[in-house]
Amino acid sequence: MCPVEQYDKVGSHSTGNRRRAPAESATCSGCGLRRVCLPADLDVAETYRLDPIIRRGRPLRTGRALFHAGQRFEAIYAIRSGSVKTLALAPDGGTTVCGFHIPGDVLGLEGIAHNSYPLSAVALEPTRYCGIPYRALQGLSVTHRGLRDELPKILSRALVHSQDRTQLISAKRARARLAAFLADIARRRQRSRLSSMEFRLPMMRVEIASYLHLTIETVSRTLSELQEEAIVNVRGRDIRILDADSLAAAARGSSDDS
Amino acid sequence: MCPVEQYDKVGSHSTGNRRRAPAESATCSGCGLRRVCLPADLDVAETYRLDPIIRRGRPLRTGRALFHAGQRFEAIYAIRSGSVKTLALAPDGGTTVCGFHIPGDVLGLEGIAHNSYPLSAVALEPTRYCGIPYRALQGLSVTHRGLRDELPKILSRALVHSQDRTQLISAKRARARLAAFLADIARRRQRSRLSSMEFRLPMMRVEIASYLHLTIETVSRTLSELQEEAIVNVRGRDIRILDADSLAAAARGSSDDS
DNA sequence: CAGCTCACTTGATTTAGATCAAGTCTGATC
DNA sequence: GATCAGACTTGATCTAAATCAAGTGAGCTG
Repeated sequence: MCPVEQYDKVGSHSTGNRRRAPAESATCSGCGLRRVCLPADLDVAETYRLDPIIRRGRPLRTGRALFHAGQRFEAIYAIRSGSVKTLALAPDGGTTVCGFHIPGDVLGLEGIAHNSYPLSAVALEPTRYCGIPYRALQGLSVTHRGLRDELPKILSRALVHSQDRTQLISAKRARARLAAFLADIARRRQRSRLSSMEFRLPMMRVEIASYLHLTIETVSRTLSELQEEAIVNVRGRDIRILDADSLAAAARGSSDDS
Repeated sequence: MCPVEQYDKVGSHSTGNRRRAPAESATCSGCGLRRVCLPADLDVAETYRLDPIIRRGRPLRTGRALFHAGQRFEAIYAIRSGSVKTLALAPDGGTTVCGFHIPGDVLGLEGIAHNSYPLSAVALEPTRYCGIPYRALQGLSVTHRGLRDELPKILSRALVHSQDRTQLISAKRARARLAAFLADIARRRQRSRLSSMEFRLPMMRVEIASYLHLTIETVSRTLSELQEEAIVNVRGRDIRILDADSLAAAARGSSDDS
């Protein structure tokens, strides 16, 4: 049985339209996520050079950390299956969810700046990942042009994504924030070849609330509202997008739902 | 007359404590911002290599763009004096202020990802800058280890800063957001050797409001509130920090103002 | 220097979301 | 399959900030 499919399952009320996750592989060159992950723009020869330095850890269990805030920076990480949240320590001692990461995403890039991770990364479900030691990656960059150009690109992409997230949170209305959140998940799942119209959220309401800077009650109520409007079908963590256009419209903040 | 000092002046009610901006220079190696700008961690020899590729444009007039969203990406920019805001086009056609940038800051890094700038950068006051053509920078990276390692660091720092900004906006109370905003400006000005306890804001209230996702009225009222509590002195755009500890406490969201 | 514009401030009212308070449902364990 | 804990939902108030509505004041132009 394919472990990815397991994490990707939806409730019994759901029908059809399911897509299989790309096959995993012990090598980048054979990995289905190759085109969205670290080696996105590398040619075959360079992808082969990447393989030997990659460390594929055993699956991370739910709640376990890929790395902790403050820990010494040594590697960046790519998600192969499952999902991860990143957490920042709030000034009052609590934690805030800074991001959710799915297969193909690269994590830990913030560590490059100060040689330690400013965030913690915690698995939301059993999660497979690749560790890429940073020193070794720098080493390969000396001789390999493609790799040298790739790292700034990955970082720049992460920067754009971080700014997009700020825009997402900046949406005044809770409705627009939730809609944008769901649309973003769908888009990223599609990019990573996971089912995008129907999926199971790996995170709890309280984590969504933290991420969107809302309360858990508002998240719950707003999801119910989007369901009443027949834009999505919500049943616990199982989401089905019924009307992608209206969802996009809601994300833009327009109250119009044609 | 030193042009930097001109932009840095404060109203006539202010006294003492003023600091001179570091001297500008036609070269990185002679630039007072060397340690906070692109060549932060480079040694002298490598900084000399950087000099010939840098393009120092004529001062940008208020309201003029360093680059426009959508424009083809060719260079990253460093601010030498003055200040710049970055703008994103909101889905509804309006613009949102994404950031304020002061001397020593590096801009345009988001362009690396997709070969075009996703944001516009507009001068808030007469602003001097350095343009660093990206191709040329990549070229230098081939042979210069320090430069090769520097770009990912700069990008990672920008990523951390972007995430910090998200945290800043995430503060629920307007009071905490404004306090954090002022504290952040003071900190960055200090880093760039500009007066940090007393300064003139280069941006309008409406731009602060956009950046912090508040209304202009709330910004105005909250600044008045911080003034009533004798934490800062506000007179139009002139700011004097009277009690840095209370400001930091307010930024943390604590209502305690000891 | 008068008049004008536009940034900014201040006040009154409204409202979206937070908070407080019960619930219900689901999935794990025995 | 019964029990239980914790995730989730829903309802009733409360409140911080948005909105609506006048102001004031500083800087420019003629």
